[in-house]
Amino acid sequence: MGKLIFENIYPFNLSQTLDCGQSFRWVENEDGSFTGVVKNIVANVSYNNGTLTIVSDSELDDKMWRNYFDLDLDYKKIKDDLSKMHPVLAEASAYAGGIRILNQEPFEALITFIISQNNNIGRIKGIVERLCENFGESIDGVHYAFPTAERLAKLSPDDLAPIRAGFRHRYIIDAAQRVYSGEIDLEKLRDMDYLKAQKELMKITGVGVKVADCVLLYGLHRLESFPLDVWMKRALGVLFIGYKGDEFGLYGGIAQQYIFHYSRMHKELFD
DNA sequence: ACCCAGGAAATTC
DNA sequence: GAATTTCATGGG
Repeated sequence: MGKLIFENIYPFNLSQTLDCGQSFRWVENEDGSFTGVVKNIVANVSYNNGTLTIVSDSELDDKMWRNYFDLDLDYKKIKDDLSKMHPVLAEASAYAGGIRILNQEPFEALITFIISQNNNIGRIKGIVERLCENFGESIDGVHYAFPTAERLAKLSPDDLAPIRAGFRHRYIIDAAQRVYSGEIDLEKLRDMDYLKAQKELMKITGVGVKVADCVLLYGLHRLESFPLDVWMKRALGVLFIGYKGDEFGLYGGIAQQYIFHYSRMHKELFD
């Protein structure tokens, strides 16, 4: 039985953070709180007037959750700095500025963003859920932990049929095998030269530049990463003409999330 | 029926 | 080597 209370957390917005396409395992409840699984813990998270509350039947590690929601980084300062770079970024920051870049498990980020390719967010969530139900450890009979690399490494692509991820099955197995064998050490990527880390991830079949960037941003907290997906290419083409995505500096990944969320919520800009 | 989705591999030119 | 096609699956 655990409960954590973090006070005076600004800027912060729970639905922006948990439902902006960086994590695929949080479900919103009717009262506006979210329930999800991190590692082997089922938690319910709510946010009101600067106070972030996390409750669980399991014991909660203060440091781990503070890190998960990136509470020790000064987002107000970063937001102000980014806003000065470009008028549209100022607009996107004002709109989506409650987003935090989560510190997800690296292996989970790797697999979920392999699944994300040529796919839509609604369907990604379904596939990830079935992956956990079929191959993750049961926590309370309803919620499941994300499968380990070991478990997935011992499967064949056809064993993944129940999750209905199609051509991505063999990519998932390849990724799990390279991680489980130790050929790729995800933790090492935290402070490796960025391009080198990207190249390392791209040894995996099914991981190109974009998926590698997402793994580095959402799984290894490389905040300089700026993943270019279809939405971002549209946004750069229409809202940031002439920009390539590498001009937002050390916190480009945060800028990217602001722009991604802002763009997805303003589809009419791209008609 | 057609088009698209937080792309990347396989094939072709 | 650069450009195009194909790859499962499901929703609109």
